[in-house]
Amino acid sequence: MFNVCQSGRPMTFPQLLQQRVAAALTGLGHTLPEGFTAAVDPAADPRFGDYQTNAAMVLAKALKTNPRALATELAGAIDITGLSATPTVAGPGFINFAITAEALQTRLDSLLADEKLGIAPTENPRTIVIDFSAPNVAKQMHVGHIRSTIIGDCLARIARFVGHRVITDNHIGDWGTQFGMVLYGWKRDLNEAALLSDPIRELLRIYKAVNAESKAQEDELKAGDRPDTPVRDACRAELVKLQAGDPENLAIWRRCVDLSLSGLAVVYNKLDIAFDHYLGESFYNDRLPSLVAELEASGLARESNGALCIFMDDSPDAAPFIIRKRDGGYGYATTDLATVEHRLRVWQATDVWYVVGAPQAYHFQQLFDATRRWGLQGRFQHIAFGSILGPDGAMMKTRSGESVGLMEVLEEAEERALAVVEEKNPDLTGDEKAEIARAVGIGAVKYTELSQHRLTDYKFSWDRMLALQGNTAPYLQYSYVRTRSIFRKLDGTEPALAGPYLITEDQERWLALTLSRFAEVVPAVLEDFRPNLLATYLFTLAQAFHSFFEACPVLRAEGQVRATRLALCEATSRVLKTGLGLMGIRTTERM
RNA sequence: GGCUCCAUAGUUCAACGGAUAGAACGGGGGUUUCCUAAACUUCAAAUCUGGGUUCGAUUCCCGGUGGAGCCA
Repeated sequence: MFNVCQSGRPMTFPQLLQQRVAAALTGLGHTLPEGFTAAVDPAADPRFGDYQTNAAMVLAKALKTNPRALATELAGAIDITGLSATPTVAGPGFINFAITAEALQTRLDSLLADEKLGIAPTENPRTIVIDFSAPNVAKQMHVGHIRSTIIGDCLARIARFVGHRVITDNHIGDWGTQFGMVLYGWKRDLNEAALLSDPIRELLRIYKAVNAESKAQEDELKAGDRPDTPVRDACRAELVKLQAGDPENLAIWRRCVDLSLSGLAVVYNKLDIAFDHYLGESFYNDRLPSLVAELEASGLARESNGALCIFMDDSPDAAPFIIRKRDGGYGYATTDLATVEHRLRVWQATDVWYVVGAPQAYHFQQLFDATRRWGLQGRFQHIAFGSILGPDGAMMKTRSGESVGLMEVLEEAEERALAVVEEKNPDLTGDEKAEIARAVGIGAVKYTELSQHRLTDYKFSWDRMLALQGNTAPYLQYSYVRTRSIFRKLDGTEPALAGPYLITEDQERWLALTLSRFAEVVPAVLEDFRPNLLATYLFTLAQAFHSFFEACPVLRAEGQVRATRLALCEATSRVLKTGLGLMGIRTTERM
């Protein structure tokens, strides 16, 4: 009945409708303008119908005819057999479609038979390296890292789900200038006992102490109260020794990295996030001198004010990409070039996605420009996101230490969730409560990030980050729990799923339609890297389910009505679990 | 100084150039002998400002105002 795609799955309702609208236009003898597609979208308001097209209005403009008349003519010519009720024309020339109950019933059946829930694998599979999280060694992961980590993980899961080959790479900051300070502080006043009991905290203490001292001296220098900055100079000296391969400094550095990685593992474990690779900055050290030499020899880079620079192709007056500093050192620019080279040549990536904050936009513009002119081919994406602001509305500064630790947020999230479980469901076992608290607490934090537009800046707030009411993960998780609860109550002898189905009630209809839209939404997330589309969709689905649940008794119904409602519950259950899973959020059977 | 991003109910967020701008929280009303009330239902409440393009602008363009960021 429905046209199918390559994988044998039925096309989505908008795809089918679009096909038929296009066929009708051709049948009417209209020559379509270049680039015209008969786009079909969900209707703005359910009162108008389920889907709408404004093709007649767009086309009427190009053909200089009356849109309303064209819409009427077109509506009459569309073959909607097995798909929609007779299309209606409304407003200036919208054509509205109402999917028939039969089509929804058939769709429900195919959804339940498909482990991918209607999502066709991409026809153009790519090899995508996703660069996200990227914390710095010897520093604490704070809330500022949360967006990259959670958004990156979600995009990786979705890209895999739709059939891309995905390589996740945590580009750890393990070779930055902060090591000068850490080394200096380590040698001067490391507390071994403290290092053993809480390594990250001790490293952070050293770093902060040295940083504060160095900064104070710099301020005094500026104010003319002091002729030199001995701490800063000593730190630089330590850094130079490290980079020159000094065995003692290398050993300390190695230990710092190892300690930090084990600290990070705890956080990632709590977050349920794993990486295929942890190739930090240091991995590329050996490549940097030859890379710079190549770029210089090829003429792409040239000297300017003692530094070796790549100037932007299209705007040569703009700030250049500095690949070797005046003092001979290498910065992020050089490391990033070596990194992208590795990803393209060794991993054979076709795409590289960088999930990094919006302030880095210019850096990536430079990086992509330089990479292309170097001759490396690939699709590069800076997937930017907005900043988490402090209470004053300005960005939180790591160095001043005012930002909140990520682990602290996750632990508080679990505690708050646990308190709610204790209150709502005291009879559960301790293990169950802990499992629920984890799913709900961590889920709430992830959902907060994923449910809003990634470019939005927001002020950090505990209550916002850890909210458990309203448009939050637990609302969705609770819908899932309700579906599972119904199936626990079946006696075990009756088949849970048995068509043919019969949809009659409004709430059933709306739920079935919403379920079918999962296949429309998931691929759309990757069009503009917008996880909030999936979050919004799942929230709509949960709302549809709760309304259905209140209005349509399942277990007290009989025959075909009961079978249909069970099928709707099962489909909701699977879509919610899968959809939440794509966001890295767990579900539990009870809560 | 140059460039980039942002501005929507009291608050926090949505809205491929489409119809009467949609939610959540908070506020007001209602729903529990019935599959988990972490739920449902209902009411009030918003596009910073001035132009432009368009049949149609929260969305695109230009100028203000206000906020954030990047670069030197």
